[in-house]
Amino acid sequence: MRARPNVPEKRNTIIDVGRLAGVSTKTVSRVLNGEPHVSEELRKRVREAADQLNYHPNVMAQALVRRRSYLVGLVFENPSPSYVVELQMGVIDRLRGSHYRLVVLPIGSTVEHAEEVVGLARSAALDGVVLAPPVCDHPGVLADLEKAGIRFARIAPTTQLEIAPYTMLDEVAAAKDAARHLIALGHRKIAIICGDPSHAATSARLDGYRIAFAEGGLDMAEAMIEPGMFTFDSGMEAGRRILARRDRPTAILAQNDDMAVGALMAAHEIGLRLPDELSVVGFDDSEVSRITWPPLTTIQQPVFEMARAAADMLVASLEGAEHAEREPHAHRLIVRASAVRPRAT
Amino acid sequence: MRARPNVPEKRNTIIDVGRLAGVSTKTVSRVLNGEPHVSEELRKRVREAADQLNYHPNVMAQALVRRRSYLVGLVFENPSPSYVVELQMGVIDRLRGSHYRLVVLPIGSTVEHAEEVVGLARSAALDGVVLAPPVCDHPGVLADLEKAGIRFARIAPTTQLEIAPYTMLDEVAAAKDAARHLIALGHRKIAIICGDPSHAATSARLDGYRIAFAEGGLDMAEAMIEPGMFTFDSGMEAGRRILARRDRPTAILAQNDDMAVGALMAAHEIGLRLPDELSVVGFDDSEVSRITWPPLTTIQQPVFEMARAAADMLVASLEGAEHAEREPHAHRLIVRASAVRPRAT
DNA sequence: TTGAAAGCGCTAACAC
DNA sequence: GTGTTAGCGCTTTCAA
Repeated sequence: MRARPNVPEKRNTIIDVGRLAGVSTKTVSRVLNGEPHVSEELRKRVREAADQLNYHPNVMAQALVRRRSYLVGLVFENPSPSYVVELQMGVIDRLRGSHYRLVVLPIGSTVEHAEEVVGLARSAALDGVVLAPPVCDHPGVLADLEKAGIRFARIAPTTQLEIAPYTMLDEVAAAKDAARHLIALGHRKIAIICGDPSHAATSARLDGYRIAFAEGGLDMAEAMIEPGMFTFDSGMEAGRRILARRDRPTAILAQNDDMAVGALMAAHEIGLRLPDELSVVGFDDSEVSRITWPPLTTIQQPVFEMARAAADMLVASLEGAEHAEREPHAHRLIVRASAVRPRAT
Repeated sequence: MRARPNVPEKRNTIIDVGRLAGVSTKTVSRVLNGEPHVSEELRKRVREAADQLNYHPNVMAQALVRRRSYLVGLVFENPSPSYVVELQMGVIDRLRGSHYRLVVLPIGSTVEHAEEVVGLARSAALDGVVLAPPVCDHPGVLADLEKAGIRFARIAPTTQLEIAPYTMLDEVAAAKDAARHLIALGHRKIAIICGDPSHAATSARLDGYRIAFAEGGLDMAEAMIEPGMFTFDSGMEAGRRILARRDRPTAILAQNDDMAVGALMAAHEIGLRLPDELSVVGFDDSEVSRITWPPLTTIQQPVFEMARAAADMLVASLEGAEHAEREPHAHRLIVRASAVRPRAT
């Protein structure tokens, strides 16, 4: 194609509108920004002139003088597509109708390392960022953001809970509910698949399991805990290891849905009849949990709502408006078909 | 929290750098933008001064005077999270390292209707947009973008192929390959689950199936074609209808993976042994295709690569650089476990 | 090779 | 109520 640099045609400016309406630029500005102290008469003239000239304010000029870009970033590192999309949709839902736009900053794509987040936020002139787990707990990122004076709100952080607004989720209680469900069904031999050990959620969820096990008089043997990385593949491998044991457990607790689905796959591979021969409970209520066979019993995290709430806090903070410093969100056990009573032995 | 509007601390400007280095602002600008005609001596002094002051150019000021926002939008409407994330990652992969940032514009969230895309693009001061299917075929959107002088590149469009750069995918050939695979396995009674009838891909894929059926001497009976909407739920319902027929087909061709997985679910529900009693072939090679049971035989669309290529074309166009006007991308049949020879009857 | 001065399009002070 | 003026921080003539 012919090389033609991007030179948009001349757009009408506030001066053109002012000239057509026979008023000063400041008056135009006042009308367009809905400020008071303008007569109805002029208001109308300005509006008509703007319409007639198909006038649209130059956002860049506004940004320069207001010292705001109206750009908000979303920083995430999660490999699960449905989680990512939920996050984004939550933030966007809050932003729509406002002047703010969402810039996505996936760690590992846009930025190689979490440390670069701040540099990128500054060079992209972001007004603020929403941090999803686990970046929301990265001490270096938090310190740099503070130092650079970039506002942020966090989704379910677990550390430094005094520095910025955030949404809360009781991971321990949620994991406890997942484990309790299996125990209540009658399971006594339950294996666990852990998530990425560098994520705070991993140990929190393990704590929740531990409490439920203790309540139920079960022993949480080290040998029954398999490592994983929150990915489908890691879950499948952990599942294979678990199912290869001599005394196969009757149930598996996976720390997220992707790994739970991996465990299901491992069970299918060896021809187990599901859910009768193996119960599985996940965590996240992600998109995949509905579509696997059997459909996954799991814990619903209100990801959309938390993302929305975090965006709301961030915007309020940017606008200088009153806002909550922290906002609790409730989890919920979603019972589907993947967990049933153990077969009578 | 106390209401504190966003007033970032004073940042150093190009003037400060010039003062410290003892040169004019223009010289600083030249050095920082890598322009020629500056002595090494001054170059060095300016660089040091900039470092010392921790200077970062004000993107908004640059944007104003260059008449560029360095913001690129991605418009999509697809309900499948893995597809959406693939798209985004492809675009971001091209954008990283450049000045450009990605603003996400999901139709149905950011904008209610496709018609609003242009207004949003303008009010967000986007330099250009990448259009994913099916918006890339929306005549109103295309016309408005052209009129507004907003550059765009498209991913696998099917109409108005002369107006802007795009990546191509031969949907007909891809669908043909999917159908051929089932026929080669020996299937003679094959049901079809169609996608959203308003998407161009739906009829293109049906055409591909039809060609393969004709080649194989099979009759593509109207009665064997079930409507769907590209969603899991629609696929499951179509699957239920298909499996309830008196002469149950031995295989199902679904026009995307989400629907294929829905069909699998319908089969599981009635206790069919898979894949022996029912073969299923999807389309997309989306994330879910790997994790279902049985893993899905499907057609791989190079979504990431196409998104990347479209972003590349758009950026090249914005920069006035030479670029391809269209770029073909190859599909590929991914053989997994969901399609096997029909049971001997 | 370097710099002075004039904007980019808008809003904020401050007169009127 | 309304207009005048001076910037925001940068790039761009154009002259030196």
